[in-house]
Amino acid sequence: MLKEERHKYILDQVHLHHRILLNDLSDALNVSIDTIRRDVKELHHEKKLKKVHGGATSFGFMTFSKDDGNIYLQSKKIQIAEKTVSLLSEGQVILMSGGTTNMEVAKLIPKKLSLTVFTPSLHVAMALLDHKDVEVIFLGGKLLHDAKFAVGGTVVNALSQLRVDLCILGTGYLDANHGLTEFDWEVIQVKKAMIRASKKTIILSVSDKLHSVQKYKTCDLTAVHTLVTELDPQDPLLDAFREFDLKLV
Amino acid sequence: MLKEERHKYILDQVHLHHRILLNDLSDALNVSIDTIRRDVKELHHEKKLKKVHGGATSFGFMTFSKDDGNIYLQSKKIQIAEKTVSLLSEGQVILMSGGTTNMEVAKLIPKKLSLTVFTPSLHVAMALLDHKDVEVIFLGGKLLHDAKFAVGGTVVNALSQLRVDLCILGTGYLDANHGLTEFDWEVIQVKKAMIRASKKTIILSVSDKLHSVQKYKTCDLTAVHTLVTELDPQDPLLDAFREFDLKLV
DNA sequence: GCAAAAACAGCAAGAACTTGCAAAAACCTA
DNA sequence: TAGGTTTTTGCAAGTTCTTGCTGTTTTTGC
Repeated sequence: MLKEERHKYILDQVHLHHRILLNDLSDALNVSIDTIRRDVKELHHEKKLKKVHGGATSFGFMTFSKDDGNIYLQSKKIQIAEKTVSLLSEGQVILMSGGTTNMEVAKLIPKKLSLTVFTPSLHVAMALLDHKDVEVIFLGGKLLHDAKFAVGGTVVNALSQLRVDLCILGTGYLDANHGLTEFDWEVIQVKKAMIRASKKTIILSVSDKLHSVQKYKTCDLTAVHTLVTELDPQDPLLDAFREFDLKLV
Repeated sequence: MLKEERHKYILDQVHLHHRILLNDLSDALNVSIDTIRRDVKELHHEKKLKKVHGGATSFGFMTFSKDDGNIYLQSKKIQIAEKTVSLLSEGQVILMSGGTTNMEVAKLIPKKLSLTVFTPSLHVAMALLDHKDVEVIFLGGKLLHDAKFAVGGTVVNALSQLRVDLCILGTGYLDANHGLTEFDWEVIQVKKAMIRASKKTIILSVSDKLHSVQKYKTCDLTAVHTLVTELDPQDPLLDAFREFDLKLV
């Protein structure tokens, strides 16, 4: 394995997990701990990550931003959010799930665009309330401590009485064969209900999450109308998704 | 777990709750109390927090309150919150309205106290979600942009199906003759429903808001069981309220 | 002033880090 | 392509850091 490849892998891992142990890297890359140490030291000097005793963390790890203050991933998410916002139009009634990408969308909605948004995500709701012209309706229910996301019967019930224009699903894992998957069963139920309640479904996914599969399935790709990533729609990484009847943005 | 991670967690907790017990940290992070002690001592030397006997506090909890950066008011609110928290007991099911005072209550709830809390306030919900032993149910509805508070039929409806132990109403204006008053009609409707849904009602009020009257009325003082202020219960400022059958704290 | 809780100091085991070195691989240059 | 140079990598020895435990001292609440 080339040094460059190792460096890329290390950075990816750090960006994805915000922290990483040198031992794990050594195992994963099959090189001695010393080599990893040298790699990380180098990346530290290049200011690409921060070396700490026993491992490394991404910059911004120490910030108090609730989301992941990860510049790398963050910029991808902002790109996605910008594309997504351009798909919205005046007066629409939409549904938004949670996740940091969706939060970026919420932040980037133009101040003068009037919308009605239903969401079960505390973070998204909070971000939306900055927009005076957006009416925000929170779908109440039992809140998950980590995701700050409402789940359960009341949410699904409320959703069953809606019929909105658009549904924007953030986070989640995407794969051409297995569709959209998640690791939390309760979240799945809500997302399913969201899809049912909408005429169109838009999926947001940073490329890191493409081609990965989790335990539970939300839906097949046939239920999705648009896939937004930070990649160019022509990018070969997206080839696997072209066989489906969905718009790549 | 990396030392760096512990430090981040500790700082997050301190900033969120103003104060934190070393024991709670030790439990939460699964390391010995000595390690926590060393961590906190280190952060203290870095001036990131202030170490006190038994725990740590944030340097300027005042700087963190976006709303009223008023140190005096803030510390009054924290006093009220401390008194209020002491009124809670294990396993209770309670309702909490919004407001900054109620948010302080949410932050100060002991880590190991298990409760079920219903609230229509985004801020309170957010603060509560930091307590793993508190089940948080958000009362969904249309959100008010400024108050970040859910109002409307769905909230009132959901409340009409509840019968809980306790209801903690923050903010609002209080006067012996006119009772509890507010300036927002929609909020009134929700608060009324909250009072109806509870066996007991606790009102929190900083002394500044005593003896002032607003446009709409939430309830008479006869509906209130406990009034918590930052004042000593004997304080003459509270004399006007003694004729009612309520507990002064 | 007493008992309990918290803080402190010192110790020891283990983990992580540093340094120097030598073998192997990659990279010139003639 | 051969020979020399540079870079990369793994190993080993010694050092420092981290952490939990001990017993002792200080603080706190009653």
